[in-house]
Amino acid sequence: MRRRVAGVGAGVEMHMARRATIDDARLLEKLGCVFRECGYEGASLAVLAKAAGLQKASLYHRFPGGKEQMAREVLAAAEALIARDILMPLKSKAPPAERVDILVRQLNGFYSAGRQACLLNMLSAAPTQEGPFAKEIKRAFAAIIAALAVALRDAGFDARSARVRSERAVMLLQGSLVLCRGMGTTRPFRDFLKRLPQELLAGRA
Amino acid sequence: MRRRVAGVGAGVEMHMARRATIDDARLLEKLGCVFRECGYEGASLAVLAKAAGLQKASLYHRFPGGKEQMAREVLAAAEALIARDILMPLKSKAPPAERVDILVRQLNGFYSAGRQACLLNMLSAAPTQEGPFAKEIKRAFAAIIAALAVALRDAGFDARSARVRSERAVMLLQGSLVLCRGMGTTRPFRDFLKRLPQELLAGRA
DNA sequence: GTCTATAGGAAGATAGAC
DNA sequence: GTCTATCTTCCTATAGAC
Repeated sequence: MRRRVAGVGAGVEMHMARRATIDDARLLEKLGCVFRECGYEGASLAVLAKAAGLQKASLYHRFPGGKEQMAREVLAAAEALIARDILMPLKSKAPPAERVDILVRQLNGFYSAGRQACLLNMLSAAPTQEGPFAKEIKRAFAAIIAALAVALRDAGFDARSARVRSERAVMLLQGSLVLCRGMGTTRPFRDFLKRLPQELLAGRA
Repeated sequence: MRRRVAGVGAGVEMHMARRATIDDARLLEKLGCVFRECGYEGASLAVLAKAAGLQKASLYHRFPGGKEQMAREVLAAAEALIARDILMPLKSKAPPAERVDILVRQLNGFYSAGRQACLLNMLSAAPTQEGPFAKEIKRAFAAIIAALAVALRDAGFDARSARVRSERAVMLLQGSLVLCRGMGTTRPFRDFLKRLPQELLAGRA
């Protein structure tokens, strides 16, 4: 449907690209929800289109590469969001305890208090199958672990302890989300968040 | 193809049910591998049939309920295996440290040293979608956590600590497997197993 | 940029011979 | 019990009007 802007001379907007009914950021967010809920195989074009409020053909117009491109861009957007809201605070100059508090808040929002699964888990394929996103997923995990380790080194841990602790924290995060899905409750994630500061910083030098 | 047994009178075996080319246990194991690798949606009948060494129609003969029945029976078999090889040892009369050692060995075999994902994770659906196996998965998680807690109570922990620790161990297990898939290495799982005895028993009363 | 309509193929599932 | 052949439905993807 063609839209007209009141007061604007007819014909002017016809030479401009028509406005999308949903902007890219919002679209990627809607698609991301589907991929996080259903995984890559489970996310059919029909479901994706319904979530976006668009027809399948409209999705193909905006993602000529089809479902794979959608997932790829969703993943890239998630990486950017993680970099800004999680990695950057972790590597800031603030006191480590404060960085961890920020981390807790950001994680809580990022995973909707345990109601949303992790994209990295849902888009992972078996190593033997070498999924289309293996490189991005590996990079994202490595970046999170590295940023956490930076904060822990700043908190006084040696390089090895910092790395072990940050890996363990990521395991607990992922495991808590798996448990939330499996048990049908957000409690494991909430408990994880409550204990995370202790888990990271207790016993520091 | 009809098989003849040398030395047996012709016609005798014709009245008996023809032998399956793959017995139920082996079949469920093959199908289980596919579900663990690909998840429920990703496990197509074509892939399942190829893994089983059968045609699709043969699978339907043995699982009239189709793919859902296959996954359900695979899950039930896994539950039985867990009960026998993991829960029972955890609830035995042996010293807690010894039970944990057995646990480590069994987990290592069960997950092929980190090469195989967890069926409970791969068959989980979002709580909002109420997947077909929600009840079984929840029950399996609860059973593992409860059995671990029994061993920890016997090790001297109070009920609450035992529960917290056992839940955390399951989170670490699941998280390590997620990380293995995501990073394309079995190291997180192997590290998890190495640290598991400490993780469970350190600081006991 | 979005839509309706449809092509082309893979998916789950069944029929019937052997 | 297993097979080949087939059915139907769903899925990914494209064509073309507006």
